[in-house]
Amino acid sequence: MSPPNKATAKALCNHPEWIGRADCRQCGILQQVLFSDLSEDDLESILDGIFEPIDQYGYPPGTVLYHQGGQDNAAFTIRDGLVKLVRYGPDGDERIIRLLKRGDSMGLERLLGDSYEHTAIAVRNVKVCRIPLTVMQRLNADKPRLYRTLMEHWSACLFQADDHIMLLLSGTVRNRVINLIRWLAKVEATEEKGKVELLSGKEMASMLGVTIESVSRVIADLKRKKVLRYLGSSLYEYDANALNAYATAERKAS
Amino acid sequence: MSPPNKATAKALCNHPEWIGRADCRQCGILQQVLFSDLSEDDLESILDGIFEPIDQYGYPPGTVLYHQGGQDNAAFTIRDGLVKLVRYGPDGDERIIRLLKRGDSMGLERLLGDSYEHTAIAVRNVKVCRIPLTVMQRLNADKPRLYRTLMEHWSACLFQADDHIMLLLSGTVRNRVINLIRWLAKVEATEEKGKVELLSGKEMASMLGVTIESVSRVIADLKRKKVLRYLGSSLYEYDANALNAYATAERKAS
DNA sequence: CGAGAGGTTGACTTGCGTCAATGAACGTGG
DNA sequence: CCACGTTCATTGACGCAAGTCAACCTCTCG
Repeated sequence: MSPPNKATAKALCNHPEWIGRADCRQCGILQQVLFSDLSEDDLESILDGIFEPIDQYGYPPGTVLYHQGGQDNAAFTIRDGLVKLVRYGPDGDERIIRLLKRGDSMGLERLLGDSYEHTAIAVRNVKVCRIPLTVMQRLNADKPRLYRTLMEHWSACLFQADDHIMLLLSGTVRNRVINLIRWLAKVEATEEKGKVELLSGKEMASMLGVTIESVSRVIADLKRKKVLRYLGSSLYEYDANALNAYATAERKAS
Repeated sequence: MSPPNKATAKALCNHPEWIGRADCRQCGILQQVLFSDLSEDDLESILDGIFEPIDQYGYPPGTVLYHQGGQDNAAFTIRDGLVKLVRYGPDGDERIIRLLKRGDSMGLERLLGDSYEHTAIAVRNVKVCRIPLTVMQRLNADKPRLYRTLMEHWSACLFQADDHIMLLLSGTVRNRVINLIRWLAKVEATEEKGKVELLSGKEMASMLGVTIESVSRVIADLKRKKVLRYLGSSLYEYDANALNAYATAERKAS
């Protein structure tokens, strides 16, 4: 439970790091997550009674949280970071279906089916709460009100899927990339406005359904046009106005 | 309530046609729809107590069932036909986000938000049950079990959205069209196997994110290769084996 | 009969995928 | 500390799939 030093952290790379027992009563993002609709008393009485604990974990980028078809008996809430849900095509090529951010849930399909629908992989350093299915089921049985929050999470996923189709899978590569950047800029609660941390080329390509090279060319072009400025370690400073302008104006002279 | 003659039907074009009060106890597709998890007694007692009725309606192709942003206080279950959920891009171009079939629900987002997320338009002749929100809410409050079915509907939508991304918005136009045809063939409970009723070119194009011309060329080619045979009024006979073969084999000599 | 909508086809253009070479960043082992 | 391999980003040359533009056809409906 004591924080590991740097050497230890390195050794743990690609292994889950247990952070601590979750204290849902003190949860900083409680408003956004699964139990937001329960009163403090409800929560108290339930959390005291359960036998499977809700634990927090941290994972470095690239860690697989669960596999498509896997049967771990848990759903997850993201406390921090970014997680990609992927599927694999016939050739084994990875396709990013959804990108989840702080406050989103994943693995809820285990409440209904007997395995996960996607493979979940950490994109950044990620902190999650692992919620055993038994807890979910128990809560659902005792406090039907919780279902409303669950529905809201389903609906949010669906909404993102729709946006994905409209914004990230339509039009020219240029527009897709720009829309993705805008999405990332919106999602990331970076300290300062005007900065985004982009994904790897491969990841962006696999989100947008285009090639790595095409993405790279667009980014290079945006840099040349001073819409983006590279700050190091995939962090960029961006000109929001120019970005929005490009997103709407389809054609643009060099 | 008596069936209208042809002239009347014509006059009703683009207007809802009331079919009758729904008798949920006798519903032929009960297993698939929203109330499938309730016992007969539950259903009985609830349906007797409600003051807003569940009505059935029929609509001809092209009818708008509800508008994006609209606030009608109802959700719908599709008893027969095909409904497209669309959104409009900045240029007013229509994009099909989802295609709903018999047993699917639409408008469930009204349980959570204050307006519809899409515009719903009948693609074929459609029969729906209109379920007032008050009924849904009342049922949810009385019979929390119903929530499970609701979750299953959300999850099914999400699943379709994911498939949409993987199968209909990835790869060559050729593959997209073929995957769409296979989806339609699977969904349509046509009397005889081996026949599909395709959508209009515009509709297929707007589902697949490609141009009408491209779709037309692929279909023409499939006809030339005897994979499809036109039977009239957008009904086709298809060679399932050839279709599956083409779907996997990416490149094909002429 | 004419008007309009939707489908088909051809010629042309182009955006983007493919292939390949090069360079930058990083980790590993000698 | 440097040499090396690996992975990822960048850039150019090339070709093709698909978009664009336009003509023409069919079918329906008034």
